[in-house]
Amino acid sequence: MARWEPDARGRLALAAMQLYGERGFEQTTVAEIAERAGVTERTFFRHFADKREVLFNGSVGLQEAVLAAIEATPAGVGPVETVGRAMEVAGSGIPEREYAAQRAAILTANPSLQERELLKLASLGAAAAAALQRRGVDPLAATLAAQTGVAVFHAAFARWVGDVDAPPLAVCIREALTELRALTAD
Amino acid sequence: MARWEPDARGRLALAAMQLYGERGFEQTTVAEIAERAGVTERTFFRHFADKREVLFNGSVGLQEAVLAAIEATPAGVGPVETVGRAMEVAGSGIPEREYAAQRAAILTANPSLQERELLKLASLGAAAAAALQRRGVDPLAATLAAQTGVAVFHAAFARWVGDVDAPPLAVCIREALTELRALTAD
DNA sequence: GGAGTGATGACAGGAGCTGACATCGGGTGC
DNA sequence: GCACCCGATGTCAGCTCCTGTCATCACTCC
Repeated sequence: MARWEPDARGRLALAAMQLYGERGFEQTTVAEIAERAGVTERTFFRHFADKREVLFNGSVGLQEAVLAAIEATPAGVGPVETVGRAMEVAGSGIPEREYAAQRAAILTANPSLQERELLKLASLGAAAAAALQRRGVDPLAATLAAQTGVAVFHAAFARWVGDVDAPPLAVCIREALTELRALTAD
Repeated sequence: MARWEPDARGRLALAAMQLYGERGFEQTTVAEIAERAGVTERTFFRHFADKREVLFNGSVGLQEAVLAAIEATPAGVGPVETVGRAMEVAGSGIPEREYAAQRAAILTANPSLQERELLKLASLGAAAAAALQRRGVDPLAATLAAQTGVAVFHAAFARWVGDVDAPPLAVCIREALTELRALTAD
């Protein structure tokens, strides 16, 4: 069996995306994903913690990018602006809009996947808040700024994915941030 | 009605809280909860959609309170302030701090429960955004204002639960909102 | 008193997920 | 070249969550 084919993880992720798209998330079993990828069901769980996690491969990279961008922001910039800029920078690294749209379609069709997405965003927010605190921002302000930044990113990302005529993601983020400033000034 | 044993739902919720607290969420099975409540496992799932939902009994009431408060806010108040006031009003209806603290301890020990909490908050935010739109606020602004309001509520709630010396919840919410305004003004 | 209603019990079963152990293939050291 | 080790995978057994289906039982209404 020339079988220890390389990149089992990649094949599993691809197979899962295809099947989730073809017949829906709940309607596809882990056994089917594994079969299409040419591995065992057990192997699926060695690469992904659960059936949902396969859709969140990029979350680690995004979080790293955001944290690095926060570190790289000059001191003296306010916390909200710092997080906003970090989101812009990290957002620039997500150019594959087609994949994002397909993934979003799967996500919006399933509450349990939205839960996982929210957890990832909350984790991103918590990490950003910690990074802010390391730069001297007090805890409450750091939490609020980070959460606000995540909310801005989320809203902008949704707009970018859902609207074919939307500007690049970084621009969407900047515009949402500007809008937020105007709103809180009331 | 005094059918057989009344209030199966209440007994299930109580038993679940006790067991989750005693031995942890993942370590307690639905069968054990049902046994302590004196019903069948099947009956548990007739009252709660899943094992986590039993900890989110109050979410419906909270959402209703927030929506009612938004409706009751005079026109002319800005969207962020509207949501902030609604959170204050709804927060006044959550006086049982001991229960909240016990529940929070269980929640923070388990990511899957945090996922559900985040979903509830997101649902609250979406509902608030819809209510705002019904009052003439444009969609992006409504989303941002609602999300921001939820973030403020979440941060304030965490402070209130975690800090014995914290002021009443409504005050925590007002203070967090004030802090946010100062932050976004940068 | 009989029919309807709503909650529950009893049973079967699928799917997600985990632990334990065997196996295979590819390096490593000699 | 060979023995050996190690990481990735296969195999198997099993638990738990959750659902569908049907019977039952108390209670209500006519």
